[in-house]
Amino acid sequence: MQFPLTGTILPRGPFDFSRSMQIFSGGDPHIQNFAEGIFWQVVHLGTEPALLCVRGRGDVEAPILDYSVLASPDLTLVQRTEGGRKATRILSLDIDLQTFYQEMQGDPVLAVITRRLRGLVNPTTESVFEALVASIIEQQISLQVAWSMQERLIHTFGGTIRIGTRTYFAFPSPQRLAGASVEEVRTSGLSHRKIEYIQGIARQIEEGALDLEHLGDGKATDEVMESLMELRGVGRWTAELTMLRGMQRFDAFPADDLGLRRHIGRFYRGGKGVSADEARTIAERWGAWKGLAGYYLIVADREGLG
DNA sequence: TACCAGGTAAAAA
DNA sequence: TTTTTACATGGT
Repeated sequence: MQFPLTGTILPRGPFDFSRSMQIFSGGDPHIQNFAEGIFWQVVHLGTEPALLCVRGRGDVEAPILDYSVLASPDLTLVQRTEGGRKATRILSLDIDLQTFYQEMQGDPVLAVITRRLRGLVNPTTESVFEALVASIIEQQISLQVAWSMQERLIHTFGGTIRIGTRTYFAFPSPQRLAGASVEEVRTSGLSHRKIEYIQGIARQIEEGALDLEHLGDGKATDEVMESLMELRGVGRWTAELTMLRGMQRFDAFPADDLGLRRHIGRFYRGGKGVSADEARTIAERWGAWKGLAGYYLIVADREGLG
């Protein structure tokens, strides 16, 4: 039996809830989803899993978000109020889109795209660990394959919470992944190599030798990248993707990314492919916002703009 | 069937 | 120092 705790958030506009959550539609509803105007996923309050649900009303310029947290009754009130902060992080409500849009005015392509996608943000993972593991899984293989492996990993090792007749899965903790056998993890389809990487990182966290969640505190983005790249299995691409998805470092820019290079080629080189170096050169004009600018290009392509 | 897909580390050259 | 190779799975 769960008790709901509800609250309302008034984010600074612009913020387009349904456009930003679109990336979750079609996902596994037992893990994380956006359907019929409601976003939900399992979050941790303290160490206890709870189900966070968010619905948007108002409009893009004056958004209103209603959330509820379904959790076990023995959670303290303090733990319960953590739900609002989790929602703020996951929905990336602190992004200063106004400044981003102002600084994109000098770029004719992004000036148009940011108008068309006004209020769009890239959501943030609940933990840095989740962003890092997901990025490692996505190395080299197609996103479709990677997502299917990740769903299996979550179903196998994620903590669960039962709401009514339905079971929801959280992203696995470092401790749980560190303690699993290689053969167990293999059932999710991951290569031995990636299992080595992921369990290696999970074990360092378990032993207290690595504090991923605070690894970026007080550091410049370049320094964070260097720290991440010291981890076995983490190259430049993985570090940059992790910073974008899990650390709200919008100046990180994964120029080596094949997909991102395709999008840049389409908008800036008449459809021709661009090298990683060319992508980096083009991205320089977006300054501290190059990562978010890249995200806008991806979504713009997906929505058939340009 | 063969090849590629939002890379990385280790071996080989 | 630069180039090649193994890796896992699903779609084409």
